[in-house]
Amino acid sequence: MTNGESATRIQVERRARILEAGLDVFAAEGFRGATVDGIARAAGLSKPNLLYYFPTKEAIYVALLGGLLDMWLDPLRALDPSGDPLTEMLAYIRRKLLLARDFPRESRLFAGEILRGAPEMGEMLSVDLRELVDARASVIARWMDAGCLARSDPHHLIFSIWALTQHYADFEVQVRAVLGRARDPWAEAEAELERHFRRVLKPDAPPAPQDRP
Amino acid sequence: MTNGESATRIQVERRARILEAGLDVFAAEGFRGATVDGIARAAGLSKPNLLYYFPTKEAIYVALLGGLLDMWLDPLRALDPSGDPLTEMLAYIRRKLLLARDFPRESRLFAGEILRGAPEMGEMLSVDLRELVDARASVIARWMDAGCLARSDPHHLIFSIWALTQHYADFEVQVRAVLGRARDPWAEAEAELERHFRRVLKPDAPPAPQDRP
DNA sequence: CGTCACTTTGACCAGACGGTCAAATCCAGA
DNA sequence: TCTGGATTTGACCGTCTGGTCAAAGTGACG
Repeated sequence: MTNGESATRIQVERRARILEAGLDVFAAEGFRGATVDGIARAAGLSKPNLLYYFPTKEAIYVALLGGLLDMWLDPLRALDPSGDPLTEMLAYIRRKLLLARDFPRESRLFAGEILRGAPEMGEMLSVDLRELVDARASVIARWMDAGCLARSDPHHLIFSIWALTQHYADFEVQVRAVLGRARDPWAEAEAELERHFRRVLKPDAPPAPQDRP
Repeated sequence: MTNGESATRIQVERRARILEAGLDVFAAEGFRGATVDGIARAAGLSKPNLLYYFPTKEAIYVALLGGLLDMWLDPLRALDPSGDPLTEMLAYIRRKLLLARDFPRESRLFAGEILRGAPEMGEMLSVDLRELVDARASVIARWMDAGCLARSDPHHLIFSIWALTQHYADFEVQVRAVLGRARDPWAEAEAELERHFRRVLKPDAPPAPQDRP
């Protein structure tokens, strides 16, 4: 198997294992708190061996972040401008919540990066993220203009969706501490968020002024 | 000035300076990222001198957290069970948002601690925090029963308030990246949050069935 | 002025950490 | 079986970090 230009089967497998381990450790300890030794141990490799696949600790971190933003924005990207507005929005909210539920490590890694001021992500945020959000915000604005959704600022509406969904992943300890052991945060969140956003999104005055003769 | 039992004027002043500096550094770099030297420099002291006032780095951190939770819960504590429900809730939301706006370092410090699983705060969360939230949640539940507020789960309603208000402080870089430089996140947030929660809180059916003869 | 508790500091230490390197091991293909 | 690149590793290095310590400085009060 002469290596034409890129990865050996082992390289592919090892890199994946390292990223998986890195996600675990970075999400739990943060960038500064994570140690190369710790990641290597979690990946079942020796430290020098890990450094054979990624030159630095930072390289692992940025590799993770790179793949992350895409995944994180997928639900928003999937918002269909030609669908039914309320259905589309509620589906987006649900997708986002399930993403946070099923990938809490990714959510926390992302949150940690932003909390620290996004030193490794600044560019992505103000370019890729902003473009996508602006595009979707204008779709939402159109829906509001058409009277299909209650009027509000689309950007802040999106923020509210992010804030609420990620809260359950990023602040899970707090949520659990408050709710106690008997309750199921995620199941409740799913129901409550739908109720919450139905209220927020439902247009208040039905846009039919002349059907009461 | 023989020291009867507690602090010298210098001790008071130095401890305060150290906590202030610690807040700065911990909020920006996280617990692991912060260095004793860094905090000492920010406080204008030498490292051993700082360690003369606080025995360890952790001691500074927990001292900060201790004072923090109280401050952080004040707006919720101030919720008046005998006030007008909608007014009280909107006032609470506004207080919480202004707190996040005026004390973003505190907000981020808190967020970082929770993100990491609240290793130094577990107790406080599941005791003090939980008690207060349970108490206020039952007040809110009573308001809902009386038809003064739309029905929903009070705990999750509180979560939604926390999530939305703190989002603007903790994820400020992201918010700014998306909104661009021309817009003022905090001013907009104030207006949007009021609109948002008016919708969420306003009871849907006015509880007066017999005043249309 | 002398005392004594309070305060400050330079020098130092042990451990942890990110990263390097040369040597060893593995393994697919000839 | 031999070969050469891919892979793995133990030993090592310089730096950083949390924390210690003995000694020096400071100032209020007798």
